[in-house]
Amino acid sequence: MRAYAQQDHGHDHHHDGADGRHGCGRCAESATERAERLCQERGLQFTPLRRDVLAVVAAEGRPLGAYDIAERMSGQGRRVAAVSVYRALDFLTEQGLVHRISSRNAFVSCEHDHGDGASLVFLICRSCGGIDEMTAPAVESALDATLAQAGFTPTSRILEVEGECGSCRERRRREG
Amino acid sequence: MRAYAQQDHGHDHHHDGADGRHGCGRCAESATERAERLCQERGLQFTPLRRDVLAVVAAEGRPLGAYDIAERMSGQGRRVAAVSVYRALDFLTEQGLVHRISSRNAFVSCEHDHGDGASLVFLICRSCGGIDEMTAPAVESALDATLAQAGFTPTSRILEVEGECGSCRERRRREG
DNA sequence: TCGGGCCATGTTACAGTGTATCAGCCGCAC
DNA sequence: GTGCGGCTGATACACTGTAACATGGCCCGA
Repeated sequence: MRAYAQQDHGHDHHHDGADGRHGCGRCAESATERAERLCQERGLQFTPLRRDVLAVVAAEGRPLGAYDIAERMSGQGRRVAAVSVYRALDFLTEQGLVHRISSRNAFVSCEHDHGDGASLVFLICRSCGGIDEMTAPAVESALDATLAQAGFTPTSRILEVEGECGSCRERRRREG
Repeated sequence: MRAYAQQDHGHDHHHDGADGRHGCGRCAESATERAERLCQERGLQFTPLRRDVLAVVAAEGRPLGAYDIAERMSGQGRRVAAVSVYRALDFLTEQGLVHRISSRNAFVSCEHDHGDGASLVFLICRSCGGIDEMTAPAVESALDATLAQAGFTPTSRILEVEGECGSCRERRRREG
């Protein structure tokens, strides 16, 4: 996974070990840095809570539930309630820093600098649990044409595909 | 809504009153008849519970939650637990008689005789709560091409669009 | 400086969604 | 009859999400 991301995010690694995803400090770091800059530009507060939630999600590289996030952030005297996580996620989602995966009730960090209106396609691998997002202009225009013909005015689009990613397919083929 | 359904379901009516959807006996009837036939063909049991769940969903014409369905089926001495509804919905979903709307955690009856592999687009109106499903071959082929390029093997696709349907848009324009 | 408004967060409670598990029933094949 | 598998009932529980209220910090105008 991620090997086929249309827009790579700087360092070339794959999160597709047999164990699923691993925490990646570099992903988390670049994500928070980008978010910090973006919030500053927009005059919004990038609070520690929001930063930490984003860092956890970004480090994971696969969809995480709000309660999982809360759990990861808690410990060592700190207790983060799921409500707080939800609020932070609301904020991050509004700012396009995090995306919600409806089919999983989970969240992933957005690693693309796509425009506001862009509709994304999420590719979720059933085998490794990894996820990738990509823009697909051809799909988008075809969909827009279909909607226009139907007289429907869209405000948001959800496009999630489940299946098997290239890496897993390859591995399965090799291993039998 | 439904005015633009690509494949009509027999009688020409719209479920878009100002009050949202109404129960439609004819929708329910045709849906259960079709389901009965289909189950017979496939050698599956179309039990009373499954029939009733389908009838409730079909009569509604908009996404219904499992607990809503259970509530509607209960009363007058009969009590249907949500678990039973879920099981029936699992069955109906597997048979393609009902679709799950991920973004709403709700279910709608399928009124089309589309093939097994067809991927559907769901149009959900924020104003009237109505929903329509349509096949969109152009979208599908564009998506397939994109996935193939990414090396991703899809097993299921979710395509849900929120917005305003033609009827609501027209009404809003008229009423100011 | 004081007060008020706004925002972010904490806290509790609760509503809504979904699954695991066990038990009973029924039809059917052996 | 006996066993088996599929369907349903029932309870309990896990997971997901929101409402409501309280607190503390910050800025801003009086």
